[in-house]
Amino acid sequence: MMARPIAFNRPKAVNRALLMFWRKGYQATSLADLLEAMHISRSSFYAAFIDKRSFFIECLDLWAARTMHLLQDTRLEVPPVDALQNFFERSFVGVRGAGAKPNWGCMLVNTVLEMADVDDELAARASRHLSDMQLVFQDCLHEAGASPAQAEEIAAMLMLFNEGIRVSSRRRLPDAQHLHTIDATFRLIRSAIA
Amino acid sequence: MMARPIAFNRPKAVNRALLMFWRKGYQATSLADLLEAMHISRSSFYAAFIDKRSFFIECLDLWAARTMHLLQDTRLEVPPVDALQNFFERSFVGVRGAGAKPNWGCMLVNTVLEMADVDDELAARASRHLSDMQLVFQDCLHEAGASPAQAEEIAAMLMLFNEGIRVSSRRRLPDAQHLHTIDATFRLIRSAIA
DNA sequence: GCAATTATGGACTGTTCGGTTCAGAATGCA
DNA sequence: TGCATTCTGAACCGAACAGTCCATAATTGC
Repeated sequence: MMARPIAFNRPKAVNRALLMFWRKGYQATSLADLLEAMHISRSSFYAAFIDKRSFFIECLDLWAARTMHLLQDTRLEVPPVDALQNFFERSFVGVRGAGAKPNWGCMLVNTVLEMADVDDELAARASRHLSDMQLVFQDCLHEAGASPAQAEEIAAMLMLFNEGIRVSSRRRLPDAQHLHTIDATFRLIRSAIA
Repeated sequence: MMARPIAFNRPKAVNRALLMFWRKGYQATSLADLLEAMHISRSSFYAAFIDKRSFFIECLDLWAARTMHLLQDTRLEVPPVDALQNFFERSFVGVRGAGAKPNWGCMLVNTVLEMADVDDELAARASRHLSDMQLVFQDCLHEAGASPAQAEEIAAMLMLFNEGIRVSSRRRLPDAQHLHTIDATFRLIRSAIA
């Protein structure tokens, strides 16, 4: 019984789909796009997942979890504020291999904007992930010596900064500008805490 | 000759379509949605406009022009930095009549994010409008007494702030937060210039 | 090797999309 | 009133969409 327990590499296929959703958004990604990227057939897709929408949710949640882990892992190695700064800079310095890194912004920000007034549940879910992320920001700042009130205020500001820079990063402006802005912002934050 | 010179109120119809595009974006707005909002028929639409895409461009440009005028007009009445602050606050305080004001963010930001890696021309066009807007920011700051270099730097920061707050404003968070952030930001800007 | 089981490719469905067409209604002018 | 002009509603088109179905191929337990 149970001839082929699983027919394709699920995590790998999901990851490839995630990249497509991240880059093009929910609506502009067709089933055909997904299947081609995942290297599976239509029937395999519907056997493994419910439908396009809930599959998108799976990808969105995975993206959020990964991003959160990325930040939390860095925290174990460097001081908390460095971890935060690193978190932003990583998107602009070529971290992944040699080729140009993708400038697809933040999938949560992308989804909030694409789905606001279109699909409330998806927009709210992405927004909730952003709030979770903001709490991690807050925790980092508190650990760095900020008072609870101060940590909360700076975390809110940092989330606004996140939302802004992820939009800006999709405008194909020179990366140097962004790196400069990140540097200036964190110099301000450090001086506020110290 | 020329029986009915124009069959519907063009500016009014365009405006209604603009609101729909602003709220739902390009892809999520169908022709049927547009026609219903504009109160015209399919054939009238295609007689008056080329197609959905170029009509969207018309709406996008109109939105940009209007927004720019809004800022420039305010500038004639109040000091330049007040005009800037007013420009951001206006989106959150109920300026239009009694009903709740729409929280649809900035159509340019929405379009940049929706169309990045989907339709380069539309994304680039929206991005260019944002750059134009940034130049107006810069001009305001210069007029307020900032040095050219300082005006440029603060204008860049203010555009990032714009991109951030327009995203944030679509997350249905309490407006008070945003108003507080705007206030804090402009207190910082004023103290930097003074 | 054989039977039982299950993933797969490809054909198919119904719907929605943007866009076209055209007969007829509405209008201006003489 | 009647002709010329122009706009409109509704039917229509092909393409693309998400999702279903099934005969077949592949694999496993025995």
